Amino acid sequence: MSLQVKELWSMILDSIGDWTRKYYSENITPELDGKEVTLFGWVQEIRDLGGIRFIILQDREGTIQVTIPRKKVSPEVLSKSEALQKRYSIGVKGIIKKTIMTPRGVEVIPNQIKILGGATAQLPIDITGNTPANIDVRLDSRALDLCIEPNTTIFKIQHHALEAIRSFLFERGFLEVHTPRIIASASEGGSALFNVDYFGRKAFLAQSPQLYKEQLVMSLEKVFEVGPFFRAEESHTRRHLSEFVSIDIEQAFADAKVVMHLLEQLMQHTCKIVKETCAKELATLNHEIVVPNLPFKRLTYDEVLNDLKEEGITLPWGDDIPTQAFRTLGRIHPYFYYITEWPTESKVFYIKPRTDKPEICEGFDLMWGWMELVSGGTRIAKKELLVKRLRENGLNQESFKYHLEAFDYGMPPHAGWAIGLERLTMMLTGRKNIREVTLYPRDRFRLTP
RNA sequence: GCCCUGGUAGUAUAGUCCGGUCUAGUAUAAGCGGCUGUCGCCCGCUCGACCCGGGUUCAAAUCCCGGCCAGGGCGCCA
Repeated sequence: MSLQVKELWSMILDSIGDWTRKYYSENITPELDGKEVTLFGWVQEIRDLGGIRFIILQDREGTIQVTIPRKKVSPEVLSKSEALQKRYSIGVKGIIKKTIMTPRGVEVIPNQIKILGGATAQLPIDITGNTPANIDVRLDSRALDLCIEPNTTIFKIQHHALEAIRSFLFERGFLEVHTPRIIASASEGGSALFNVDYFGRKAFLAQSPQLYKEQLVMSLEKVFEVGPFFRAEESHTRRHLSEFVSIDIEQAFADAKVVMHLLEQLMQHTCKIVKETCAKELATLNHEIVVPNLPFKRLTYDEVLNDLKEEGITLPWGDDIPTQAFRTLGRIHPYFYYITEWPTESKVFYIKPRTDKPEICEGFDLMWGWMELVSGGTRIAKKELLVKRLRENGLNQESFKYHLEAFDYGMPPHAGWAIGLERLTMMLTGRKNIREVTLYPRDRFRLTP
């Protein structure tokens, strides 16, 4: 087939007409032998042996072989099949045929082929997976990159994890809420904010729903939110993004112990559900999920310092733990573990100091090896204490005016946590770069696509 | 922001240490031709690259300087 004719085909596209799809590729089984089926998808591969041509049709759920024996199909089917190229979007109506010639035991012999979308011949990345592209090249052509099976698989797993998390929280009486992404005050904490021009006023992108979810426990009692947040940090690591998705909960009449128990149950549940529902996807990624036993190991901050000391890393009491030390810690404790009893000064202002020992707080981190997956704690519910902690952290009380006011109207004791969804996905898929588990990652250097 | 490493066809790499048959190798993709059971199809032919700028030198993909970009690490990170 000449180049000109191929170009013509890619310009004159068929209409979808009244074709509808009942079966995805993976639903085509040998038991359906003899049935007519309508398939939609993309040309993943063409193997032309001369007298017989094999088209691998890919859709969201997998692939199916469309077989075109030259002498047994209509001239229309033959010429359409000759015009096909990789990534063309097509419709195929044909007869399902049981066969011993394919690994799946089934193939489709087309009666009609529709070309529904064209594609350039030389694709920017190799979609067969023979020559894998580097992450930077992949992200530049992300729409195409996501057509490669293992890459999509990550987001199927993420979807099922999120579904498991939502239903777990719904069952326990949590209400899903939505708090503002555009906020007025820059003074919530330490990390840097993105500026927004809000009708001429200075505004910022939210870095957390923290203050809002705390206010909501006064009315809705148990809330959660799943949504993106923004941090203008200079971080350039495999586990940081400028825009990330946080799964936040906050619960009234609860303390750290209660929400830690909830969290470990949620983690176990999520691992279990994903392991069960995504067996195929996990096999594609060559990754195994170990469903954790409960309760999770609980290490105090002091125990962590001791562990590190035995490894030759001595840290002064009161400091946060540097990355290098976390990596060492991750080697000693490779799975889930909590770090509790942090020094109050190492945690953010709204974490409640212990009544008996104010230098230690009721904050906790859930670790996965060396990576911080979740952080949370009991919150300060008493206004005077919160004001004191704000002052100690050098924060401007005036910019917390509205938040502090809420504490005059019956703030209950409460606690909560926040999971980094992308980090959770890294854990569930065994990927080592957060950008791989983000559809369109935003980091210090990448703003497109 | 700092440190390290790197930038060679559409993609992935070899070559760079120690400048010279490098007229830049290989795989894959793409183009053309052939093939009736492929499934990383196969066979033949073809196309296609040294990040940008400056310098050293008889000679630069290779050495030096500057820039841009990327990867990794650190710091930062409620």
